[in-house]
Amino acid sequence: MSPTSSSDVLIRKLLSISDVRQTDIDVLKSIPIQEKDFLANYDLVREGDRPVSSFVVLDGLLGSTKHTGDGKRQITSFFVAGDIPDLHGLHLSVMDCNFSTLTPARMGFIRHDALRAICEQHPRIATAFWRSTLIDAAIYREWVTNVGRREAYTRMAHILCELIFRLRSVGRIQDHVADLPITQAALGDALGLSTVHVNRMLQELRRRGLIATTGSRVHVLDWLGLTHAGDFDTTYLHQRNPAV
Amino acid sequence: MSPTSSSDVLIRKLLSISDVRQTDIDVLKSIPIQEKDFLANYDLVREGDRPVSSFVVLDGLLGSTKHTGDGKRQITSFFVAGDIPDLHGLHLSVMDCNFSTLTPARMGFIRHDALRAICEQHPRIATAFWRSTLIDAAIYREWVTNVGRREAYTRMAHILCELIFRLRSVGRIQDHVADLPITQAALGDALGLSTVHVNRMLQELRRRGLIATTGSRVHVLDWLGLTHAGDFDTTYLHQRNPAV
DNA sequence: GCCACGCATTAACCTATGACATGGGCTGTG
DNA sequence: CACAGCCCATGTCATAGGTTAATGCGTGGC
Repeated sequence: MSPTSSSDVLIRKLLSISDVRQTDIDVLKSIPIQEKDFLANYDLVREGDRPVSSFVVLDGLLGSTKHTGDGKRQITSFFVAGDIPDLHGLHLSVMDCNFSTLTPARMGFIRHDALRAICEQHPRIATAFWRSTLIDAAIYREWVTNVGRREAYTRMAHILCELIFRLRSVGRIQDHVADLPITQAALGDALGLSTVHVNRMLQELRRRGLIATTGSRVHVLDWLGLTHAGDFDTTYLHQRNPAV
Repeated sequence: MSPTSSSDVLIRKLLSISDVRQTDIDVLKSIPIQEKDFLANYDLVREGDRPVSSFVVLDGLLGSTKHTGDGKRQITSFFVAGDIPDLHGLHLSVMDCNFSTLTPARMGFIRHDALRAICEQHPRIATAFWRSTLIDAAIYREWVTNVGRREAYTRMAHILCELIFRLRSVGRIQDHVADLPITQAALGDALGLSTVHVNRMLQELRRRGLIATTGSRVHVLDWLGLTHAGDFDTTYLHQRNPAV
């Protein structure tokens, strides 16, 4: 269906963060992956679940979310094509967060027993997976900082930088234009802001000529300006082979 | 010096989160650990460093911290006795955060090459370490939620619950009293609040009879009330063997 | 072609929290 | 003892961001 197979998406991701060799790639290609499509706003996994498989994002945008006692939602991280959001489920039996689609999305499911078997026999792949979960953690750290200590405007710019950088590094951006059918409410849940204030901040970014939007397309007019506005430094993303 | 050796602190921690066996314990006991004391407010590791060893907290309180471009500090997580804060350094060569003592503290340093060798030869220990980093990530997720979507009062109560729960699970609490010589400024940096507001919220907690403080000692008067006030649920800490 | 619905936008108003300034109480030190 | 350095406490004022509600707009269903 898609021009690249689901293993290719996964392999491309692991290559971009880790040193996997040809033999590992062959192993990865042999993993059985079951593809499935979802609408936006669907909970793939819920807090308290004990899943028996993980999934790789093949297309679309996913969020790890949590809910407070009084029902407010916080998105704690985004996941784009190639990411394996709930890889931690492999070693943490009970889920402590939900994974919800933020846009229509396609996932590839991989059974935990298959993953465990591969990790046991191919330590380099195990390390690559471990490293993937460590990068997730680094992103969470950055988000704590973003939400805790940056002002709304900076926060908004920062999250856009992260999203765009990550989409670009998996080849999902053409000519500085990203297709991001994400609602302002979802952005608010990621930033700890109200939708109204998200709207205000987006307007400010447009007014200052950093971005333009047409429908769900976000056009970055001034990448350098956006990174400055967002206090954005890519270190925390731990991209190893950005050329891939 | 201390009644327990530095390996014991580490082993106790791994037992509390994972299934390590006697043979693993023997291996862990043989790891060379170099102990060292630090004053409060000392940076053990800085953003950009490429450390060659990790460390286990033997005593005191540590924080993983980040700084925004305009110099504000965010503490993204606490670490108590038994925790290995920068274990991720094993697979992420460049540090994306600092690790600073928040109280006087004692650390035990373990060289990365020693850790790597052990992980290769003892997959169950490797899994335990991986699991430890996954729990750190779960805590980061909770903190994003705490800072992003909870009000100052709830946030304050939540962080106290977490700290006290974690201290208790490593036996550092007697009779509901915790010795926490942490400044209100540091609490503010953890909560994304000003010190003034931290002070207000602590007073509110005292006024409502949930806690009492004498000097650096925090006395929990009403644990259940505090967990309710803090919207606190222990799931995200993934404690496996709480009895240990 | 009309309606319903979800989403973006705007405006008016309100409040939780920040900023700043001050005083007071420890603790270590010369 | 006097002094300096911290840290906690308190009051006042300022504001970033929340809340609510109304409007409009595009899209898909019928």
